[in-house]
Amino acid sequence: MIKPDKYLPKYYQLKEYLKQMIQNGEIIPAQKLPSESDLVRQFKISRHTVRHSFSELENEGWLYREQGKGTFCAYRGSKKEQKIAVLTTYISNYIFPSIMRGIEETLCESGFSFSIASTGNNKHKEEECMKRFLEQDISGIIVEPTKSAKPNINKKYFQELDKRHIPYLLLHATYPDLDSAYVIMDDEKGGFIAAQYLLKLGHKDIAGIFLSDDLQGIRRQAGFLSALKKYNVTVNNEFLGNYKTEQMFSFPYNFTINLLKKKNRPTAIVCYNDQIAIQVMEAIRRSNLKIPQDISLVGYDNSNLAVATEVKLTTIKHPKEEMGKRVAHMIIDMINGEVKKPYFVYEPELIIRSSCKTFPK
Amino acid sequence: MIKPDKYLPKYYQLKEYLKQMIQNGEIIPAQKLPSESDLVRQFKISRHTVRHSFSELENEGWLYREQGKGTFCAYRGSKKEQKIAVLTTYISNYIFPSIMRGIEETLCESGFSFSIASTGNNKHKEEECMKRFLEQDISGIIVEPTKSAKPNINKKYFQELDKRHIPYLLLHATYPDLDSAYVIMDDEKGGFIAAQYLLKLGHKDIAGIFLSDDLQGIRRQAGFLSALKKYNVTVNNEFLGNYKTEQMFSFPYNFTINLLKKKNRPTAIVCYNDQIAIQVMEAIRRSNLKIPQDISLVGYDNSNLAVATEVKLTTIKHPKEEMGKRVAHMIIDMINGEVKKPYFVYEPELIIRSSCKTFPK
DNA sequence: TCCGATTTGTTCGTATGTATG
DNA sequence: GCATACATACGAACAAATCGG
Repeated sequence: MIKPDKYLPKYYQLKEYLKQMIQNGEIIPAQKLPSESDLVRQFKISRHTVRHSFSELENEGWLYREQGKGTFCAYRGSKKEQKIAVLTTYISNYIFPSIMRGIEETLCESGFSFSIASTGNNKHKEEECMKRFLEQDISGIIVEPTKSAKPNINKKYFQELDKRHIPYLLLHATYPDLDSAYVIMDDEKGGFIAAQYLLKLGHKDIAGIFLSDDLQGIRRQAGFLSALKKYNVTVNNEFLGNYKTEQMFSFPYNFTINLLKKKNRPTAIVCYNDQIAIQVMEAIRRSNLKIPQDISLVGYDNSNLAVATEVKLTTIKHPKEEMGKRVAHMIIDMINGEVKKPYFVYEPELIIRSSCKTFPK
Repeated sequence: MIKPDKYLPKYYQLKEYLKQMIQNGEIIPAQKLPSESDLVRQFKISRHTVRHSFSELENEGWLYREQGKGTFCAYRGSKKEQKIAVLTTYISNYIFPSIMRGIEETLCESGFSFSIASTGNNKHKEEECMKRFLEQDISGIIVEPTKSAKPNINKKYFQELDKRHIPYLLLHATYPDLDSAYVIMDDEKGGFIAAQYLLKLGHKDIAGIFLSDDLQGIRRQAGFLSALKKYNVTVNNEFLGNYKTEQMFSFPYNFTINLLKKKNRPTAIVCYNDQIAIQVMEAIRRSNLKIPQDISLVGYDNSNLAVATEVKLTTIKHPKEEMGKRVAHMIIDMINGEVKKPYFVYEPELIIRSSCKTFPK
């Protein structure tokens, strides 16, 4: 489709000329273009050549023609109906809707349409979805990697996207072996400041519950551990809970119940996210303990769950909607060729509510 | 674009002829079509006319041309890539994700792609979205009406859909002046059984907080009132709170705070949904009252919020994911012409948890 | 590697039909 | 009815890519 520099057909030159006029706003939507015979005279070319240009421009959505009236500039410029795909891990009622709201708002404003697919945290479904999107005529794709801590079996599809010059952007996690645009949080720092806050409150017996099959979990745990190390607190391995996505709704509760049965139970718990914290909270209630008097609790993501409960949860801020808007803007800029492989890292921030208390020595 | 019966241009006849061949499988993907000069001889038309046909067929994706080699049948035949649009009111982290999950799963399985847009509870944005979807080449549309209790200013777009034979299906609410396919809950019955449950527990001073600008709110309130009437309980107008969507995050809390200051405060409250119930719960906590000892509380929708709190909420079941799957299956059946205007009404069901208590006389 | 036959791509000229104002 | 603008249709020529000999 890319024309060589050496020789440019006349119809192609005219086409590009008119396209430029529209892009520069010299011809505005609904404005009448010069008639075919005008252009014949102006450029000293045949009417057929003009019609060839018009025909291609009409197909690409730049203009429309009305018999007897004339040829007019179309309304939507060139993005006749550009579609952006969003491939997420799971359509949850957790932070997903906020991010999607940001994406929807931004893309909608800019006149893009977008399709959503989810992998259900299954790498093979991720593959299927990538295949499907590649078959469709998409202009860009936003991907939240599924089980990002595991090997990236779908690398070839990203390479195929590169080959076709379809921009893609990773959300929440990156693949180490893939040079891509991305928007993530500094999850290691997030885990660090969550633990640091508790350490500064005087806690020493701090438990942590983290997801093990995505990079966010790995990084949050790494930050958690490095904070303990910095404050010279030895890590009790029994206080560290790792679970896989599939155990999301069973492990946190059960692990906490067992944790609280121990003689030397922890005085504080850091959770992978608020969803986990809610389950831990329930386990604490069932163990007849109080937050924050008996146990301090820190969540992550500042979801709506954090303030729905009786004790408001201290947690790490997640930009959610802002992040959705950002990724949408970034993918649009990439489509427009304004940037190549942009990235952005959000700095985590602690939101202090009432689920933590100083630990009396 | 629809050509009249009387006169058909030659290029158009040839185009339709070739399209038929491909649709009937007489020409299979990658197979070479007769050359331009072959067709010139065969149909005794000019080469230019043949090229016009080829050009349109190429644009519509039926064939592709390779200079020096020939013209070939394209790979995807007529299957194109059917897209279904979903127009929702708001991408919330309430029940929306569950419904969307059901829709996504079903449509994905059936090989459809789908686009989401939301109106932000604004009728004019609903109009814009409908316009945009009409410009696109969608195969069907699922609409959750925005402010369904208000007049349907966008009726013309639904009529346009009818005219184009694009099936559409309404979710959660219907328009009285529009004969359409729909999937709703029997919200009046839902409101009724919520109130009835409290009446049977012995409560007489029952407050109700309902949304006033969508049909679900109107119907739930109607059911609520008819239960009171049936049990010969006079309605205290001060106990009835009506709010608009815009007041969603302020009214329920403030109304409850004022309600509980009264000397003759209610002993039970029915809420439009769980989201409202959570705010009411917070107001009850702040008023130093206990659920269910001092106040009984009933929600609606059985969302994840209902079990996140310390006191688990008694609420009305909402099929959510099941409903999503159902609407997706229904729109697919409509697209395939298997049904015309199907509908389904879910029966509400009470889920009893621990937010209500018998009222001691 | 070049040639010639075939096939599509570009460009000209001309004429007539049909819708709009 | 007339001028204008786009739509259809014919003929002709040469360029550029492909392929077999």
